[in-house]
Amino acid sequence: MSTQPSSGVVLRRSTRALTVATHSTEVQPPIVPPPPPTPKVVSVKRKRTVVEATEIVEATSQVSDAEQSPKKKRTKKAKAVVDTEEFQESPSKPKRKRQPKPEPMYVIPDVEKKKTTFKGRLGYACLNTVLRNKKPASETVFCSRTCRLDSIKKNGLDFVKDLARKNVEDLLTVIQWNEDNNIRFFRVSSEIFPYASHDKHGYSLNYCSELLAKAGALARKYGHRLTTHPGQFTQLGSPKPAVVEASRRELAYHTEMFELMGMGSDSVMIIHGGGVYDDKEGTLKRLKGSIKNLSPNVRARLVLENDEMCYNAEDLLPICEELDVPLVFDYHHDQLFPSSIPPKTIIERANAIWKRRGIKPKQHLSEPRPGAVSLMERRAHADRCENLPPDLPDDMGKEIGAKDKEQAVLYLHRMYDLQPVVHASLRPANPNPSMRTNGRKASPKKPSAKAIKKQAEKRGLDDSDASDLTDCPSEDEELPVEEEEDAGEEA
DNA sequence: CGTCGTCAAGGACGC
DNA sequence: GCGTCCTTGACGACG
Repeated sequence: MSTQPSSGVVLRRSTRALTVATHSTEVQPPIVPPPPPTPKVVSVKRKRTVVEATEIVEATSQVSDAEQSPKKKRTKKAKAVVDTEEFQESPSKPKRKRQPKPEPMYVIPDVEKKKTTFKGRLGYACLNTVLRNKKPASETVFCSRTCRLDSIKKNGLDFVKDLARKNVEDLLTVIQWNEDNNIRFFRVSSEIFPYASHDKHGYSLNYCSELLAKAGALARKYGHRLTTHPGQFTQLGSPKPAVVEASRRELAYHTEMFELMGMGSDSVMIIHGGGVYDDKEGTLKRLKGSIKNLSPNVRARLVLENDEMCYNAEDLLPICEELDVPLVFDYHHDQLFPSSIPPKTIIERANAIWKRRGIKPKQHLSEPRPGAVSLMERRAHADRCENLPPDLPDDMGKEIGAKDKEQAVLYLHRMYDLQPVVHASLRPANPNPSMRTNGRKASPKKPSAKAIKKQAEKRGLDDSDASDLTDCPSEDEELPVEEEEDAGEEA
């Protein structure tokens, strides 16, 4: 288990992952994109032909493209083309077809102008939709590549470490994009180093120290603030020691990342209070104990945030004040699960802690989708935010939680005239956002794969049918469970 | 390239 | 107790 024998053979499965991974590693270091206000960020890594550099740029040129450019595409595609259209198979033939596909012309409506006294910075979380959606797929830029445990078992630990390296390489691109677009506050995905805190497949980030240092240097050069938000599995108040230990590892890995990046004390890690376990007081005590037990460098970056289900700001403030742990105030969560204390007071008390600690304050802002009624619906983030709250201190960092990510920030920048925006970076809002919280939910489906799996496990253990089950000796769990990750997410 | 079921980890809630 | 949801995203098998 630990250290899977990384079989020498790299099974190439999933062409997709593969391409990504490979590109990443063997291509020359992408790194720092071009100059400043370049809207089109033509990307960096490209290894095959040159061709598309142009197409990305504008929609207009397309027309004659086909005939005039003999050079055409990458082998793979060319081949595909040939396959499908055999009839015109002439050797000398400069194959046409494969139109690069026009970059859509975006129509960006004007925004309503609003006023604010806010002078702080707005940021977003984890994912940049412009970079993520670059086409072709080999051009995409994002920092949350991951894989399945099976892939680690098959391909070895280096497989996942390479994915993470690519994530960090892309982080450089994202930071540069943010700078070019006047966004200087960003939450790094908690999945940037997948499985780094896993008990069996965890790994140190040292192998990546050079690249991390480079990313950190770039962020500091531009004065960007980077934060992170470990996921919902981080449960410092759990009565189960193993869960608390896993949470501690998770926090330690995020701390290690920021340290290798050379980030200062403003680079904090935000977590929620976690579950209640039918005993809020007792849990808060455990939470407090766990925080006290954290190593000083981890604790130095720890920050709590009110959530919408279990611990509101009022629940957390006493702990925060006693232990000097800053509180990120989330407006949306506070609406769903209000404190008896008014927001204004909460914010004042929270700001006092931030100030005492010498860390720039931070808040989360998001809005429920328009028309949301049920609690579930109201929990989901709207695509964008329409309003900034009043009376914000100038040094406040506001992370905007919205489906449209950086677009939501640019939208606010425009409405409130907070920062100049690069027009080419703008994308139109979805005219009719759906209410469903997310994709597949009501699928009729069969019994549920997990239920089946669970049963199977159970059965396996009982029968002790030797068929397979090589491992899983003891640690079964009380309540398996699974579900997703957060991709960093959260409010 | 698109579609779709599933995915490390906890836990709350509806039924 | 089981199924479903979690601020949402990505993998990876398959067509």
